Amino acid sequence: MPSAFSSDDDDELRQAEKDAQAAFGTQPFDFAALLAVSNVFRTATAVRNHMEREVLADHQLGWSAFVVLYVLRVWGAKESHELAVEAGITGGTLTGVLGTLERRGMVRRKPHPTDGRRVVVSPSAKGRRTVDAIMPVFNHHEALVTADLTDRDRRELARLLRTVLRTLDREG
Amino acid sequence: MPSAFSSDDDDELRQAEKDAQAAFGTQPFDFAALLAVSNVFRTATAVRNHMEREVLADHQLGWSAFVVLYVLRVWGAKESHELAVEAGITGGTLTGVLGTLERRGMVRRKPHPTDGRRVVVSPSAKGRRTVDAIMPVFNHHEALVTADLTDRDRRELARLLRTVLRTLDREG
DNA sequence: CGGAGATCGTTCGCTCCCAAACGATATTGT
DNA sequence: ACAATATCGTTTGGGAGCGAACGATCTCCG
Repeated sequence: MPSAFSSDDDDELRQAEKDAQAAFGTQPFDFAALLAVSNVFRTATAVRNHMEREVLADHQLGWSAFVVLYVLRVWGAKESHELAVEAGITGGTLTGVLGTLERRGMVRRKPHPTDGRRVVVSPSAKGRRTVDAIMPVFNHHEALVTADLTDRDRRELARLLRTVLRTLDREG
Repeated sequence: MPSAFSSDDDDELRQAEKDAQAAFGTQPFDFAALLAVSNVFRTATAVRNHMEREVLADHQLGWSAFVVLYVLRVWGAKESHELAVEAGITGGTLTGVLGTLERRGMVRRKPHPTDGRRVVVSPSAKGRRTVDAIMPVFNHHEALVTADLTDRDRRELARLLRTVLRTLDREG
């Protein structure tokens, strides 16, 4: 979404609204919804880039690789399907991410004991060590990027987003 | 981020907190910040996928391609550098996106009249028509995914996110 | 005027991401 | 028992996405 939709400047925001209105022609439109959705995006992108640069780059890990590794660190071992759901990515994507993590020696793939189709993924000692080293720094930066919010704001933000997530879950 | 961090179930949420705490060992950590950041991500991903499937797929456009096209629809023409900033992507990414849009005949690249390094990008008639066709549907879906929020909630959500964005802008 | 350095878009190598097609393995119904 | 069916991980093809390196161009200053 255009950066103008996230502007702090009220005039710029009003101009963006006028522009959006123009694109719609005569039809009415929901500017509050546009702003909310637009800001969710810009924030997600900005936070992700911040984390990848400031925290994950030292360990040569991308965002998804870290999330997958974190899940394995907590659960010990998981089958591919669950792992993908937990990490919020599709199976096809997971295959690629696991390839990256396996190449770095942070993860192992083993065949399922009874079901020949399935694969069980486990973290290596190096994988666990890496997560343990990253987590404190990661959370520190999470606190940093939300530093201008009160604790109440943070919980309110999480709540509002959870509401949207629930809606999407229901609607598809 | 693990899906457990976005759970509606209080027990599951508490378990996720315990797990996170375990990964930290003895150090204290900011769970509210973790939840806020985590939910920003999952929401952004979910909304983006929803929009790309339900709205943009009909026009063979990805998210960024649409944003770039929208900016051009509003501004008429723009130089690459500004276009990248406005769309929230890097120059390298923009080159690829413009390639896609040019192949689809929605955009034109022209050399800058006085500066041989720069490029001016304009939307084609087809590009403008495409944006005009998409926008109403797009906004309708923005309203849909935020349907369980009150209008006040939507503005509050936008405000909280703007605060985080401002912090990131300042801190890098 | 002319070289040093800045600035522009592109290219490159990598990670990520999805939908759809695919092959191998399980399960189910008859 | 065994053919239809379902389910699993992978592959494929396409589009992002970033940082860094690159060539072309412009600007600044001596």
